[in-house]
Parts: sequence; structure tokens; C-alpha cells
Amino acid sequence: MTAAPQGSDDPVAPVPADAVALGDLDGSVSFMLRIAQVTVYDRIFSAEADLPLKLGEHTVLKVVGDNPGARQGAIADKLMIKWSHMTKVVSGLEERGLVERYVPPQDRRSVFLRLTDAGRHVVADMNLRLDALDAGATAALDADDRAELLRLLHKILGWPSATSS
Amino acid sequence: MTAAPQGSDDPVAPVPADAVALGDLDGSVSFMLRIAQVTVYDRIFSAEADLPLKLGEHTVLKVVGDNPGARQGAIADKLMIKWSHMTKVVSGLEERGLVERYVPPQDRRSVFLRLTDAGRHVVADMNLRLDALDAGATAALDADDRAELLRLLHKILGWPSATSS
DNA sequence: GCAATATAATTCACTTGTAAACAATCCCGG
DNA sequence: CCGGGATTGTTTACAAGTGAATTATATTGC
Repeated sequence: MTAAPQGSDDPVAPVPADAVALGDLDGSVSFMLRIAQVTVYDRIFSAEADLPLKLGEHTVLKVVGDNPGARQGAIADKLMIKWSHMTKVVSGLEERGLVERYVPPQDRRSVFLRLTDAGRHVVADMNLRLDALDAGATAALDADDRAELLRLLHKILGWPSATSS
Repeated sequence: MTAAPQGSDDPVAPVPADAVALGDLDGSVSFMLRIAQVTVYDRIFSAEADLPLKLGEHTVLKVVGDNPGARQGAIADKLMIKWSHMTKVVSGLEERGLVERYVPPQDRRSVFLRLTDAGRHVVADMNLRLDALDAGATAALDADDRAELLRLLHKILGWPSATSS
């Protein structure tokens, strides 16, 4: 590739239309994770655009519902959301009346979160729809593939493989 | 901020320290992809903080190097970067002297990209380091696991499984 | 040739997410 | 009690990324 093209008038190449080669990038776990994640999110939202919550909001609300009395920061850590961002997300959810902040008297620095009835309702609605959307966005995978993928992702994270269900 | 309700209000819970339960969220492909992706990126950057490029910048430069004469938008599409964002990234790389924009005479709307010598050098440097960092961030996986994971991610995307070594 | 339309990239306004400084509170050793 | 230090959450400024409108060029139909 050192054809020493001078100036700005060199031919460079005929013009490879839209077939761009990724080279060995498709063997990079970090790259493939990003592409796959972006693609799956895109598919979920293009499949059904009228969702009442963004995916991140849903996970927050769901975990809040499953962990009454959990500190906001602890939930943020578990979901790998920065505290500063968590503050924004929770404020947004609170303004929409889906969660309540509650400062417990035994440690007035911390903030506990509780679902409102509206919050519980929205989460339940999303839970129902998301299973199908999640599966639909990865429809190329059969059940075994999906289980295997989840196992590998858990393994990366050092999480106990959830054989629960 | 609600006034701390005490007395008749429920105690919520003793306070589950930092053991937050995710429930069945760890069985959601979209959620697990996000968590895994964020974790892997974090690990790569905490492992070696003095990288000359961010991961996204590296992929752009690498693909530019592998596809001389490719339009900027075609590369953006392949990498799932929006054109408006691609403009920013390329401008940043151009300012640092790593790529050159080149408007071909046969279609003066489009922009071709070319690595500069400095760009080539930086990409080569990153290529060397990233293989190890990528593997290090997923050290919990053995070679078979990694190959299987990549196969499944390719399958989600509908990409031909690259068994090319 | 020329208007209408499509395409490529950019700009601008905005959302999402991060980093660093800050304020409030708790804890611990004198 | 009380001062230093740690913890928790918020604020502020910024970076990453998206979407709609804009500019410039190309293409197509008449």
C-alpha cells in the first residue's frame, strides 16, 4: 500500500462500492460484542417503537421492584451504571411517578427506591413484551444457541451460570 | 424528595447490603450483551490506560487502512456508526494527523479516507496490543469458548461465520 | 438543458453516559 | 464531643452518540 500517491489527485482505488472488509476485526470479542449489542438494541426498538420505557429504564425499575430496600448506588453498581447517571435516570422515573425515593432514617446519606403502583404496572407490561422482543432480536439463535451464549457471557463476567430456570 | 415517612409506614426492609438480585434479567440476551460489552471495555481500559486510541477510533482507522478508497459513510455503516458521529470521529482523527480526507473527482459528494504514515503506525501499535487486551478481558474463556462465542455473535448478526484464520 | 429527486456528508440540537468536584452524613480514634 | 476520613448521592462540565435539517453534488426523467 506504499504506492506513494502524491497530491490529492491520485486514483487510490476504483471505489469499492459498499462492500467494506472488516479484516480480522470480526474475530475480536470486544468488537463483536459492541456490534451485536447495538444490533440487538436496534432490532428491539425498531420492532416495537411504542415501548413505555427504554431498556435501561426497564432494568432499573425491574431490579428496584425485586430488591425493596436496596440503595440506589448498589443497584447502579450491579447494572454497571455510573452513580451520576443513575441520579438522572431515577429522577426521570420519579418525575413520571414510577418510583419513589425514600431516605431511610438509619443512614440519611443513602436513598432507597420503591416502585409505585404505576411503576409496578409498567414493569409488568414491559416484562411481558420484552421476552418476545429479546427473542425476536436474536431469532437466528435456537434455544441451545441462546443458552450457550448466555453461559459464555456469564463466564466472561465471572457470574455463576444461572441454571435456575 | 418525600419526607421520610416513619411510624405507620412500612420499614421497607432491613437493608440488603450490596447483594442486589438481578432476578431473571441474567437470562436476557440484550441485557447480558450490554453488561458484557461494558465490562470488557472497562477491563481493556483499566488494564492499560495509556492507549493512543479509543476502541472505536481504532476500528475506524483499521478499517480505513484495510479499505483504501472506501467512502466514509460506507465504513460508518459497516461499523454501525451514524454518519453524523462518523464525521466527528474522522475530524478528530484528521486533526491528530492520523487520516486524510480526500474528495474523489468522480463523485465530489463523497469523501475517501486514507491513513497517514502516523495513522498506519498507530494502528499497527494498537493491533499488537489489542489482541492481548481483548484476550485478557475475556481470560475466563478458553479458546473453544471464545470461538463458540464469536460464532454465536456472528449468527445473531447473520454474518458468515468467519472460520478464516 | 433543466427541474425533480436521490445521495453523501455535515451541522445543529438533543439525549445518553462519564468524570470530577461537591455536600451531606456516617464512622472511628482521640 | 470532635476532627479527619470514608461513604452516598448530587451537581456540573464534558464526551459519546443520535436524529432532523442543511448543503453540495449527482442522477434521472422530461
